Amino acid sequence: MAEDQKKRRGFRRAPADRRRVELMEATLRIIASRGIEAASVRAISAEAGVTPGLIRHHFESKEELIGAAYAHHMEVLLRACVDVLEEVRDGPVERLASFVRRTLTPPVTGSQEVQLWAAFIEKIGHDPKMRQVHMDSYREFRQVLETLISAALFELGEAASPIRIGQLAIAVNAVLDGLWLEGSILPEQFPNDELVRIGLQSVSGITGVPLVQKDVAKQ
Amino acid sequence: MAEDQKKRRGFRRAPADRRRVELMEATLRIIASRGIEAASVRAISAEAGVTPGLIRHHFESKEELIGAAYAHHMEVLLRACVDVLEEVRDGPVERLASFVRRTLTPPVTGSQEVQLWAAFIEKIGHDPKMRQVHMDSYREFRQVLETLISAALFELGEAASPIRIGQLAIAVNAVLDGLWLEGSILPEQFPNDELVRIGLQSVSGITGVPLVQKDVAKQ
DNA sequence: CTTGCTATTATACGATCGTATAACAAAGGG
DNA sequence: CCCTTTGTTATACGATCGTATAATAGCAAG
Repeated sequence: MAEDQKKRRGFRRAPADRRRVELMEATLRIIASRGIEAASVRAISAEAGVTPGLIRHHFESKEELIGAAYAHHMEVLLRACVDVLEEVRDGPVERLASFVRRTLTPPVTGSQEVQLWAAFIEKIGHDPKMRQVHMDSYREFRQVLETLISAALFELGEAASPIRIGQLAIAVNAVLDGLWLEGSILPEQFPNDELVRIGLQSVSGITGVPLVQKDVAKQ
Repeated sequence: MAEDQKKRRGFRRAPADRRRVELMEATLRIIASRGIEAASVRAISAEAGVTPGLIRHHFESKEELIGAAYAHHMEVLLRACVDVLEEVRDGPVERLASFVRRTLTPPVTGSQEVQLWAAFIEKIGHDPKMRQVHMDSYREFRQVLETLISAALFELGEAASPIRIGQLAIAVNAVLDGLWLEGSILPEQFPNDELVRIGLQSVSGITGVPLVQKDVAKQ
């Protein structure tokens, strides 16, 4: 008969940077799939395939892990965005249109993305670090939009002042945020690529950059 | 010397409806001011001036209380919105403009409002009841917008099809959502009534309804 | 092969969570 | 004035939370 030997779980050592990323991404998966309330240190560590204690070895607190995961997520999102822009060989107008399309179609849209986003937004009201992460990522997104809009207007011979470019970027960012949100939460309300069509049409209306054929846009 | 008599706390009885509303509003205050994580049954009951057990006498679970609070909040918000519209004696175009202004200024904007909103949105991904509340309130808001936009376009002699009205309402709702969000989270980025100006300008661009003087809008 | 470092596991602790249950008391009707 | 009803308090329980601490073991260096 087997003696009741306590077998200690085997493991592999990983460099700190790698393990930190694994833990952050496990955190994101848990929040996205089961909500922020389910994101306990035990659930996260189980998702990452490690034991709970390891979290506090790599992060000072659960709060710091959440904040780091937020920053990591936004970084990945922005990187994907910039990479997409560099792929497009077309002119500035088509680049702006591509950006709109990419923003309003999966995998950028999706209920899990919204759940992640909402969970983080809820914290920025009472967590200065989360607020700072939000401000940084928001500013970077806006700068990308300003570049796109400025280039598109310049190509059309309607170059605008930096102040106006900034206003347009805010407005476009807002409409994209809102459409992304509604399209992600209630996708069944937007058959096919209606979301994209409304987005292109709205951005056209705001900036004056023609992104859709007008006869099609009217109906 | 006084014997250590355990004095039972005095209280007043309230009709069930009244008490339920008190508990829901206490819940909203807690979530808005301290976040969803702080909204424990103990914190909520303390805020409402009662003991924790009472919550489970009026609600089957904390989850049900949260859902009821969400529905109550959206109901109050929509009611305030409709009341505002009924006050305005101006024409359809000015009514639409008033609606935009009201949406993008306090007390509709505000970090606490965002915190409430984000806390609820985060739940609709894994809570069918919260999802239903969202769908209902979203639909009602959209219908109000459709009415406003339709009337404004009709007055301008540019009456549009119901399908197009629906698309416009979605787009306007999206841009208002996005601007409301950003203006509420980072109010310092929008001095004075710049948020309102961008909103009016964007809604004009989307719907074609002139809500701003063009010379002012350009700079 | 041995040694040292530290990433990782194992275990435990106190706090707080949502919930269950029973005693108490406020309010209205006989 | 008593009695019934039920809104309300008081208390307790088990589960789970984030965190602290010590033991273990992977892995590179010597």
